[in-house]
Amino acid sequence: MHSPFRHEYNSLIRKLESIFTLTDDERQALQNLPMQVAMLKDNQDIVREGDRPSRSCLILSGFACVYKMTIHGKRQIVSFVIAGDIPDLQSLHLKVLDNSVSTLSPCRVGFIPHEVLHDLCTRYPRLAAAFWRETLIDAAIFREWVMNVGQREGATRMAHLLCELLVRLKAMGLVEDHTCDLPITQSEFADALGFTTVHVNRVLKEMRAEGLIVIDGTRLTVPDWERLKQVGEFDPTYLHLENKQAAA
Amino acid sequence: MHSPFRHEYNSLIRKLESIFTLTDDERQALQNLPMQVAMLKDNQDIVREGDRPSRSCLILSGFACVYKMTIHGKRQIVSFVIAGDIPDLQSLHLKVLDNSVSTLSPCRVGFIPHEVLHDLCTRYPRLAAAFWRETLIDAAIFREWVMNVGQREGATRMAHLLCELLVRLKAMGLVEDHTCDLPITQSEFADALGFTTVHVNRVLKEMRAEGLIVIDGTRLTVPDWERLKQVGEFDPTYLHLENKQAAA
DNA sequence: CGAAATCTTGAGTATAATCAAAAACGGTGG
DNA sequence: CCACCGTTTTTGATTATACTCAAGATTTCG
Repeated sequence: MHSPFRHEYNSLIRKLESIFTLTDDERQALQNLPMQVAMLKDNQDIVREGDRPSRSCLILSGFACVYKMTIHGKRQIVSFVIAGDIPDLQSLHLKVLDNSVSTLSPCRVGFIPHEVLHDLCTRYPRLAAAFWRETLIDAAIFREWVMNVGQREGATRMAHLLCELLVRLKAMGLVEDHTCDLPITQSEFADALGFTTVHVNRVLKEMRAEGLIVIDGTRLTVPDWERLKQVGEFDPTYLHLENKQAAA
Repeated sequence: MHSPFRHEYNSLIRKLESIFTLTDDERQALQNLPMQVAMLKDNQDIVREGDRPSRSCLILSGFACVYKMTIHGKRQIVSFVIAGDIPDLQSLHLKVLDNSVSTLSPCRVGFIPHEVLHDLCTRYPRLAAAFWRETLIDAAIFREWVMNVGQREGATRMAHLLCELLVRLKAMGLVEDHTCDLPITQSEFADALGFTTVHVNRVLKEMRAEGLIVIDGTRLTVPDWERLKQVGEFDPTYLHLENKQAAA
């Protein structure tokens, strides 16, 4: 009697297992969590600032982002979301959302009721700790973004962001041959970096000219990982990947 | 048979009680946590990036900050820390620290062993949830800082930061008569805002000229709270204070 | 009182923003 | 398959916010 969503949890389980080995019991409990799966188009809000959600969303595939808006309508993307992420897990303990989540590409999304998650956390304390840990890593990423936006400029800022994305995608098995799919527009990069679209375009042009990156449609190739890391002053410690290969 | 640190926990308890009412049992469990209390001078690192701490630090009094350094020695302060905060609570689940914590003024600090905290969380699930929640609010503050540094400029950026500090201090009872003690130098504001010291000085000069703030040594007075909020485009939702008075 | 830290001010510069418009791309429908 | 539309990318010219460098004033504290 298996849950129909059994295999949908693969990416989440892959993420959690980078920390510790799940027991069969814990893995099964996860795989049997009921969720409502939806297929969303690109540029769709999944949740909005001010919402009081009663469920959290697990990204099963595709790219999304967490963002906030100023009262003047300027958007700041505060993190990118990939498969296996639960971008609004914090709503489990914070009633009102202080940010929105939107798809960047078509996304497969699973909605898990809070009561189901609470129940899981009560029964499996190690899973509760694992979820807590995931939110702590999110916080570590936000800290690094404050640093990136506050202290780094031009190509360094851009390169750092690309390094983070590559390492996270690699950890999820989404990088092959120094190449990954990155359906993020220059305007979205701009909103993430605190630049204008024009400036992002010029920075990327310079990086391509120097052979740091190769862009073909939504495919990004990094010919020389070490050099990109150096330009981006990138140290993956803050991503807290126990599996050191992924970070290298 | 009371713990000698009983009253030291007042600020932490005050913070936690903004969420839900603690039972006598829970309050007592907190008050009996053993900790090692130390008095630190200003500008002392409490923990450093790369540390693998076996305890967390509770700020009992004074001001501190969480910061990160670029490889070129530029410092980004990613949050200010006041009484009742546990700035490295994340080390409970993340082995390696990805940031440092330093005092800004003389501070009274309590160190609580991780095993003690783990034990408390196991025995009192509601306290575990409360601690998790605290780390989620920290994350919300980081998100807002990304927004502040990425999208706001000049006086708006500065005003937003001051608004946050005032609301948090007020919630802890540290604001009287529109005035609080704020032992933060212009150079430290600069590191928090991604400005230079020179620029902070000019922005503050402008804000004083407009009567937005009054500075007398380390005392900050805000004659017109509504106007400062407006200039800073400040909405306290992200601080997740249930006690709405504190936010107003 | 004197040294160190912090704050203040001025002059010149640079990174990135703004404004504007053209070129390239991607998807859709005839 | 191609024409057409909206979106995204690209480029140019000008401007502004904030940085750099430098030095003087003020405050703090031993």
